[in-house]
Amino acid sequence: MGRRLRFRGESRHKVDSKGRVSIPASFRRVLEAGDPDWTEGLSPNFVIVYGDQRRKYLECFTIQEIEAIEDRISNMKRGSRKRRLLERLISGQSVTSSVDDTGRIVIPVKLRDKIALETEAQFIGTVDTFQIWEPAAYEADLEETEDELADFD
Amino acid sequence: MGRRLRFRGESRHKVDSKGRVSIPASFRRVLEAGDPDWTEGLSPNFVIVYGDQRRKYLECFTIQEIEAIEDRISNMKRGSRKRRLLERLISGQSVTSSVDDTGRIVIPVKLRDKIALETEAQFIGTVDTFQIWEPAAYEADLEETEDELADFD
DNA sequence: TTGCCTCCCATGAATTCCCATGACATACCT
DNA sequence: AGGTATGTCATGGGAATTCATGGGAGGCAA
Repeated sequence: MGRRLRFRGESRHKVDSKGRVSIPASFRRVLEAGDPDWTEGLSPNFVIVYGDQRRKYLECFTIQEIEAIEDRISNMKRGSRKRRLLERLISGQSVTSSVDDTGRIVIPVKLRDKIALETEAQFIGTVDTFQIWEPAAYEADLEETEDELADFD
Repeated sequence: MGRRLRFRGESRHKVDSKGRVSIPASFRRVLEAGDPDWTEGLSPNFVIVYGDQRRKYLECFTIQEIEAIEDRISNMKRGSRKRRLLERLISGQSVTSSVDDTGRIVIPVKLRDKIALETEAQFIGTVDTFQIWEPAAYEADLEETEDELADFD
């Protein structure tokens, strides 16, 4: 298997009245490359993990990436606590979705409500996944992050 | 893997109305050598990291170089504090780009604005990355550096 | 029967591609 | 040595394509 493409960069896009959002063009390339069933002209599939209440963002995985994680879960001890938790998160609190031919995804109402998405969505790449945030929540988190970084680095 | 080429020297180039800038020819050789997908005749890819507000320059990495850093991040515990910080900084605040067949790169408007690039860009090699500065900001930083250097020896 | 979702069509703006030129260098030829 | 080809570099302009975004019609479901 060749090297896999990576999610890099951040950008902000409109969410229209139907819940549609363009995803950054570069992310589409990564999703395409990470979907074993994808071929030129098709819409790549991917998985949105939304997690429990506390999580304030949606995390999106390529098919390849999510399957790798599922495989790791299968190898864990059946019935172990860690396994049960991960199963719930990855299989239960997630939805499979796909990019349409104009490069948009539809975020289901339930998920939009969960992270309080209204008119805009903030995208950010994190190497092997990307996240979707409500812009204000993202800003808040960024500031926190930068403060911590000032301490650290 | 053989020894890797290095970015050395400095030079200044015009930024045209579309945000295009020629990069020093010697830097191209380094980018080519540092892109695992590159072969003769292709345009090498590379990554521009722009970082947070405080950073006054753009830093450019070869694919090899940035992936080594990203791999270290990917191996950290998912969701850990340190990993989140680095994801934000390195993966979030960056863009993948490529050199065109005439040896130019396009600096997106957002990044040009960030470091106040207008008609010219100053390039400077720093061994395994190179930086892009607004010329005046570069001069200012140089003086600072020289003062520090004077103290030093 | 009111939403919600999936196709299909439409458009302005931004970005990439393709072709072109002048300045230097180095190489080659006579 | 003088002149001419050859090559790389830095830079410019317009055409073609991709991107982000909006709206309508029909289907499906609670």
